[in-house]
Amino acid sequence: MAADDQPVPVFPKPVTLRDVAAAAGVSVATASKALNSQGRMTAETRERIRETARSLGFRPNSLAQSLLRRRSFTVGLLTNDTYGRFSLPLMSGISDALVDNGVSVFLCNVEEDPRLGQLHVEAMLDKRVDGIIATGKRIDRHLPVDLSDLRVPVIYAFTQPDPDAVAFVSDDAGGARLAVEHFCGLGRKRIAHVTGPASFAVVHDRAQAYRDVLTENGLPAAEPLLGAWSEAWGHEAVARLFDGPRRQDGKGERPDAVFCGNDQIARGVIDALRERGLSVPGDVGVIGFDNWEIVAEATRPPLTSVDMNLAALGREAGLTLLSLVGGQPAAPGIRKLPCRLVVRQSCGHPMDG
Amino acid sequence: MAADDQPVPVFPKPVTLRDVAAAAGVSVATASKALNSQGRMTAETRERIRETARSLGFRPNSLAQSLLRRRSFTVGLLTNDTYGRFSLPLMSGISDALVDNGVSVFLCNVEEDPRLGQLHVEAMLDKRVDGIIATGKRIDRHLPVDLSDLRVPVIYAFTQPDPDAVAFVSDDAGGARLAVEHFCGLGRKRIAHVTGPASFAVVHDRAQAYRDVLTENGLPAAEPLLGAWSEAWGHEAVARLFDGPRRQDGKGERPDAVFCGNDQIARGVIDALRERGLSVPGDVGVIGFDNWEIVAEATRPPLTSVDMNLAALGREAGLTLLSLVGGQPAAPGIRKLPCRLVVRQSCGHPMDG
DNA sequence: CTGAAAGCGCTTACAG
DNA sequence: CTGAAAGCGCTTACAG
Repeated sequence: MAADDQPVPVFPKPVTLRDVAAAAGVSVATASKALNSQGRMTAETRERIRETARSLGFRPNSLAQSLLRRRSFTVGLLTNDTYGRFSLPLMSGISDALVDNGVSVFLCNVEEDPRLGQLHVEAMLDKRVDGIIATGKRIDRHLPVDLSDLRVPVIYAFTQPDPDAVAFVSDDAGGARLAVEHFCGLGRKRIAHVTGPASFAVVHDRAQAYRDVLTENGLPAAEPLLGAWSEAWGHEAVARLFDGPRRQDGKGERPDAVFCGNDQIARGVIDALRERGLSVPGDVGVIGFDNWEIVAEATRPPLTSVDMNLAALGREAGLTLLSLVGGQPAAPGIRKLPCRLVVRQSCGHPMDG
Repeated sequence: MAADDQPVPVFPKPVTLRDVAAAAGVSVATASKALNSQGRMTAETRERIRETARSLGFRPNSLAQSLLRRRSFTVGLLTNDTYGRFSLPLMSGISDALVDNGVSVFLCNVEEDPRLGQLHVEAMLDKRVDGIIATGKRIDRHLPVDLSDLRVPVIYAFTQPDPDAVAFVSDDAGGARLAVEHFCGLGRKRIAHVTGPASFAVVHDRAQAYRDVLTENGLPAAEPLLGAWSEAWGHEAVARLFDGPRRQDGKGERPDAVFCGNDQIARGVIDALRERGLSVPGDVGVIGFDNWEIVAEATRPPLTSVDMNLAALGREAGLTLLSLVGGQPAAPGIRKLPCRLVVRQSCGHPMDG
């Protein structure tokens, strides 16, 4: 009993099918069939084998099974945004979809490093993943990896896809519509748009939707104010919008609503408005984007915000990958999934103007 | 050439060692040895085999290798905090450590669901992970899974460990010392502590360190103010500390420093102070905890904060797991890793008081 | 210096 | 109704 004297924990060898077969007094083949509900044998034999498997704590070695089946029930998840709040709900949705179907997920953070990306992709392929999902932190940037012509299906979610790939992204223009139409429905007339830098594609998509909705409603569209994705920019934008001299042509009136490109900008806008003695939502309604709960719920008042439904998007991506792995074809192209507006208290009730 | 007519992309079969051997005109065994620098053969043969492997794009099937080696170069990462900002740097550190050593990571979110946890652990074990790392969002709560008596080594990081396990956590008391000593060094005399709810172990650890440091410095320690981990609580705490009637015994003086239990509380404190016309750091110095950059950098002024070095902690955990997997024993117990103070502008320079 | 054999743990035709 | 054989893709003693 030397093993019992060891100071280090000793890890027991896993029990194999051979062990089960021996204990049950049958061949390995029969044992396998009994456990997999394959082949024909008396119900008693089958049950006896199962019982001994259970009592021995037998769990089949997935490695061996995968080798045979050419299917590892494993998927690779590539991201360049381990820290970000976008990839998190996304990845959570992806995992959910996959886990529910018994597949495990290799998480790989490739950052912005092509070599790291290459390394991870090769490792995943070597481990015979059934497929790969590429995610990112913005939909207009490519991951630093080449995922074309892989031996396995690939899906893109919230990142710039290869041509002819299947991809899922949020419908940012639709999300912007939701926000601006909400303001219109409430009777707001002078709706400003304060958003991020021009280098982001979504900035233009949303700005266009903003203009479209205002036009459709016969309202004047001011030029969107582009800046950083920060609270500080929210402050500065308010200074520009509210501190300038009043114009005389009637168009220079102060906004009664601000649609912000993200929740941090909105936070800055709300704080700056309060510092000027302007009431939200009384004087000015504010809507954010991203629905970053920890921010949206801490603003005073709590912030109405556009939610990109990232978890649902991830779930859809996961499910589609699975069907691809299963041999079902999927039409290539970019599918845009709808956003939703989460209404809190920063827009108030319909106005009687 | 029917395959070329298919509408669905056709995934080429991976090339096997057998293919390489055939192409090079040697046996599979020889091919294997050539590629693994094993056995003896002429340098030319070896190079020729390697060259044909390269030209065929051969990559060994890890599944087969793992089956043989009883080592999958794969590790399971358990968490109940996919959304949180604590597990992210942690996981990033863990991944880094592992990836650098060629091991891939299965990410499993078990949430608070014991059944989900059980499921994930079994799936990982079936896939023959070499080891498991359990992480969480607070160090005084157990994951909803039983990780004792597994067939593989287990490491705990930033979560409540099983007895006799090896675990890594942040040294919260040490972090609190850093903060309070920083205030003392700056000459602050009346240092308050506004923190989270009593249900968190770290609240008491840090509060005790706070008292200890003040005592060591001959300064009065006020009772720590316990509340929620929120901005709103920061506001309320400032109201309690600064709006009450002045006491006459000299002990009722307003604080000149506030050490906060997290960055959100600190944000609330700073905002509330500004609203009262009090200057930070002029009148009151403020230190936060967590060093959540997106918050710490957005406060006005930017917030000095205690960083738990979570990425480093994760890295340490990953490395230790690897050495455990490699057969090196590791002493069981909880290892506390030091925090560091990230100085920004919310404490100012030494006072001349 | 190179190859045939056995085996990792399992499954699946194929015999009996 | 059950078992022997072949094989998934690889590696490692062991012969020659």
